[in-house]
Amino acid sequence: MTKQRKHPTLREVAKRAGVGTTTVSRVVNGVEHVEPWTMARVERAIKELGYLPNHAARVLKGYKTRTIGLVVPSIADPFFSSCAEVLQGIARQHGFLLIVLTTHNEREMERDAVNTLIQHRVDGFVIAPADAENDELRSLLMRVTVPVVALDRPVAGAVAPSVVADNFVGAEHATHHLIAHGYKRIACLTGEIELYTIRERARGYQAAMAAAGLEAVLHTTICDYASCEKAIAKMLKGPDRVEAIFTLKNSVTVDAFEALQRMGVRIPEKVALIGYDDFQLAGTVRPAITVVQQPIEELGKTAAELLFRHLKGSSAPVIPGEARAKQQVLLKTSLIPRASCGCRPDPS
Amino acid sequence: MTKQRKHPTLREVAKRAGVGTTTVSRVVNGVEHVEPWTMARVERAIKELGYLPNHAARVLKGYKTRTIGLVVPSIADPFFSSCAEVLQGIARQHGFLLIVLTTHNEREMERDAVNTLIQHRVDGFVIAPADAENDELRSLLMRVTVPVVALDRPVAGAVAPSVVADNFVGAEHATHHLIAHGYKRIACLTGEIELYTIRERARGYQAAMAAAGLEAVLHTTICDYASCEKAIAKMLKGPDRVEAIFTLKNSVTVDAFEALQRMGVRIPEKVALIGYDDFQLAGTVRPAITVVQQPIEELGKTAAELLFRHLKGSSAPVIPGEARAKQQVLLKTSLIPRASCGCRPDPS
DNA sequence: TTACGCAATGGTAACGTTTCCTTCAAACAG
DNA sequence: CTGTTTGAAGGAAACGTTACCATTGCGTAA
Repeated sequence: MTKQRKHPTLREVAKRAGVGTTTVSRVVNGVEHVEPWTMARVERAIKELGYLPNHAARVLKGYKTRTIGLVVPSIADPFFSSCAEVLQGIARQHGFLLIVLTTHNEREMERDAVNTLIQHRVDGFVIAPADAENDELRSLLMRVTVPVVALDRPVAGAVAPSVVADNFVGAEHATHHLIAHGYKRIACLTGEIELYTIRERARGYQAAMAAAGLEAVLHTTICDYASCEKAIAKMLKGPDRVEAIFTLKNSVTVDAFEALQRMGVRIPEKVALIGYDDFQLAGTVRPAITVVQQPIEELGKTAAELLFRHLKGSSAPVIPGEARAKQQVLLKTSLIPRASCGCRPDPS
Repeated sequence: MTKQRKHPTLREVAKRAGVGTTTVSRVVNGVEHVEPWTMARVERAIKELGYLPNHAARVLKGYKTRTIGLVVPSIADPFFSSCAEVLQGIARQHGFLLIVLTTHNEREMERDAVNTLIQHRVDGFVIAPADAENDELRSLLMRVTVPVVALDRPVAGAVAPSVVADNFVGAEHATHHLIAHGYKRIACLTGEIELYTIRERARGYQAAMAAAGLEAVLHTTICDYASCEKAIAKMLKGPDRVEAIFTLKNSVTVDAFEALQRMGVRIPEKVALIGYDDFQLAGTVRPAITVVQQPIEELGKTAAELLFRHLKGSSAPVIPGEARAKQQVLLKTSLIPRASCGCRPDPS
């Protein structure tokens, strides 16, 4: 049975190479003022012992942790997992690690997550706040001395720069599209209305309807298939029969599509459908579903770049809170017209 | 403009509370032998200064990092992001953080990832190795002194316990299912054949075909839509016209489905289709696609539990390499019969 | 009363790095 | 030949925490 080996230390390397600790440190960190010959000996010792610098000790000495955090509602969500992928990639290019924490949109978990990141002395982090109006989070973020970037949802009070898609205009655009098709009675199925993104989209829908002099029909409590089906069934009855449906969220779009299909309601002949947020099979399904596409990759990339710009730029002490750059990036969405809105027949 | 604050230290808390550092440490760590009155004072000082223990210093003192790693090909992949979600959740319950690293199935990135984790002194990690036969990885893992669990793909030589779905039996089962429907000429579209999972599935398919005395038709290079469509078009021509297709991977299934649809080939009347791995709209699409479902959540959960069992159990020094428990967990897959295999008409 | 045990608390040496500062030798100008 | 500069290398302090040990005070048994 092999003996339990402790991790070799810098001092052990030094002893083995017959040099001082300083020299080893210099070799490890690629600092000059060391003879090629000495260097070779040290490097050999490092190899032989399988030495890897102790990260904790370095950090303690004032090193950066070279670690960033990501705080999101869920990492299983394709939207956020794509962001995470991008972020992780860019972080790695910079030699940084990524710590992922999920909140399930709960304030308490969010607070814990941020505190944990602070405690671990991450050099910065990206957060998709559960709620923009969360005072506790805001004051917590004010005290944070490392760069923070808000992703997908801003933090009120511009306490951190944010990278957000233009949900309002995206929804407005989609609604316009339906109106342009001649539909008058256009309903909107929201999902969790307490979320910033959904609220913005709902506002966009309402604005577009109002601008066209049409009455907005907002169903705000749709989150599971059963209630979705029920709501749709109700919409399709009576004299105020809905002609088009705009769903504000991926899962609701899918539920609505499935419900319509099960009820044997033809799309778009009987009801048109547009969804917010694209998904894997939206274009494969029959009829293909028209959606508002979000620039997911770009969101992640921009957030990462913003974070690292602050990270690199601010070797000078970072100013916490208000004084931090209040950059607000708003990214454009695009409408992908497919068949479900009545735009054109399926290509077959 | 607010002054740049350093993080308050334990010593500062001690001074403020008028006690020794030891006492503060005891309060922070909830150790007994401290008067309620003293405790209150210390706690107040902690609150006032917003003190959070310095993680690096603790780790340096021999504390566990309470951090685990996850090394996967991609975090954007729904399969792995689901695993990550589960793992993160369980880790958090135990008070652990999760560091995510992606490899894109490249050996070099994989090695770097593992080294980085060692350097950061994670308490253990979960890895989905790019290649089971990677000697370098194996010897690297042999030297690791913390618990490691292989996920989705084993490491040859049982150098770490593994949690894997039974790809062979899953594919065999699906192939049997097609054979039971009376199809004779059943083709298989693989995806990246160099991956363990795909290879196992291909083997399962071949075994089932051989057992039935049928000739296996394996197409191994299908990874993008164009080549998929081309391959399928070819299969459907001539006297050896294929009657059923078995796709070994999510994206290939989708590509095949789309190709078939575009070509106007009716499923399952003209060609039946079964895919490996379930996906969001597999049951919504018409016809609904029969698939082999993997126990994704359970994979993640089992891996996490295994890891934490080792983590908790081994306050005694961990034995590296061979001597480590060679647990191999094989999880059952299940066939979800839907319409595309010809099982039954769409419910409408 | 004396001594002893026990609870409460504090002093201080590590943990493994980095970095300032020192030492030493050799090279070089005057 | 001496004084000064330069490059290579090492000694030791400090980063913030924990844990071992020492110290104090107090109740209680002998």
